[in-house]
Amino acid sequence: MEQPGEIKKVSMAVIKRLPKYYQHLGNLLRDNVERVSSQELSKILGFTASQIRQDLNNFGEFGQQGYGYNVSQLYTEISKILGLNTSHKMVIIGAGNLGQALAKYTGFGIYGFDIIAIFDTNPNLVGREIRDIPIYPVEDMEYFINENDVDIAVLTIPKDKTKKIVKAISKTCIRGIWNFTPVEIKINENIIVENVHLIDSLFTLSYHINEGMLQERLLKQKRKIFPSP
Amino acid sequence: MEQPGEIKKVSMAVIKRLPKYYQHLGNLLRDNVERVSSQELSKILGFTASQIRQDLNNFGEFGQQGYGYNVSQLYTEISKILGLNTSHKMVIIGAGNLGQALAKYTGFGIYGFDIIAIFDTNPNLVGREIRDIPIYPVEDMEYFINENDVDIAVLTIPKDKTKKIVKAISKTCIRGIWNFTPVEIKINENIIVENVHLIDSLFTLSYHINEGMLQERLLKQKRKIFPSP
DNA sequence: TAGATTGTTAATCGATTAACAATC
DNA sequence: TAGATTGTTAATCGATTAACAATC
Repeated sequence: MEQPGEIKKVSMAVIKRLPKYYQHLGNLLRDNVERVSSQELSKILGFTASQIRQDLNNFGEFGQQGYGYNVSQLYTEISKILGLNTSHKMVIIGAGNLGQALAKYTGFGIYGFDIIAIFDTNPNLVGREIRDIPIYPVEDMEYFINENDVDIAVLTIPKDKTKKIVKAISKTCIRGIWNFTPVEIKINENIIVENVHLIDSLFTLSYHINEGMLQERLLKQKRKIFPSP
Repeated sequence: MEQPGEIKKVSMAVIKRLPKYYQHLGNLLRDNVERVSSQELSKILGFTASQIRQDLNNFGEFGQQGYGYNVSQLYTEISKILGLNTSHKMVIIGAGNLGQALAKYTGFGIYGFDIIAIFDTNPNLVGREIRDIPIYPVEDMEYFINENDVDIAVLTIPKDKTKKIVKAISKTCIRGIWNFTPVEIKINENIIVENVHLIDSLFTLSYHINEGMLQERLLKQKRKIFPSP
């Protein structure tokens, strides 16, 4: 039996669904929809109504029997759960192709994620700006992060430089790392690591494309072992 | 009871672990390691030995009692399962920041994913090249895909253009879509969609950063309802 | 009030872990 | 042969779905 005042851990499966709830509620809000039931959400999101109610009840009782959920209120609650009610300072480490592309993208700012600096080792890049965001030498990184209370470091560096950078970052006040390198980062548990392993994603796609052919092959093997009469 | 010749569906959880197996086996191979046990794999990958054996047995019997797995052989098998034994033709739709960054990146080619064209509507970009990859007008997309037997379309377009592009792509011989737009793509089931929803990933990171504070707040609420004696 | 829909408990389903006979 | 380690069955754990009393 759960004790009052005890918090049960929310499963990763639930957490991964929260952004979907948030974004769809945002759409409904923009369409001036006032209320929504778990069943209506179910139809568009593709999760069962039961699951949606279970998910939300991990964080509180946001609905009302016979009415459903107030769109605006639920949207606000989920934004708080996701920490989107406060803004976050980000820095990009590595001003290569991907680092520059992320710096140029303005979509993160909409949700309060502000990129305030970029760091690189390349002297041809240091001193320049990307969309008003200055590129500083990587030696200044630790000092800058602590001085500016930076929340998130975006890692877009080559994999052989990752270990060294992670070591340096681990000594700062940084709260989270958004990791675009293929390296598995081991760091103290106070710093959250979120991985975007693009190559894994591409391999998964490749698996599914290949799946049909694979099953053919497995089937043939099995037929050899158990020939049909 | 499973019938011979019947294929049981492999769960998504297993599929998502395959790239990790593949990459670590690649490392072992490069280090000239000849054999590896499920227990040794377990230590580095962080999955249980039991799970690793279960996972691999979805696809065949690759090990040998008392010996373990032959690194080179298992690596080859998993590369076949992931479809990495054949090369794949890719096109990038949308030569914006992200599209260009992906085009410049040479890391996909190593695994046989070859970007052979980029498509865009911007007349300032059309006709140019990125790393020898030509940028064509988007009108030529369908013809090009069919003519060149393109396997994968990488979507790096603004969200309001996605629906139209997806409709056009769905008429081609394309096998998979690597979707970097925030749009949920509905398409016929023969075309596989793999999503890279960056903003979801960032929100998940934000959730975890915020988690500590969130729990404090929930705890206080509960204490009000069940005050300590 | 009657109808709708929640929050929550119980049942089911699926994935992970444990255990061990088979066998290299 | 003795020791090691697999493949696989059984047990456990956790997540999803179903059901329904509570209540707006």
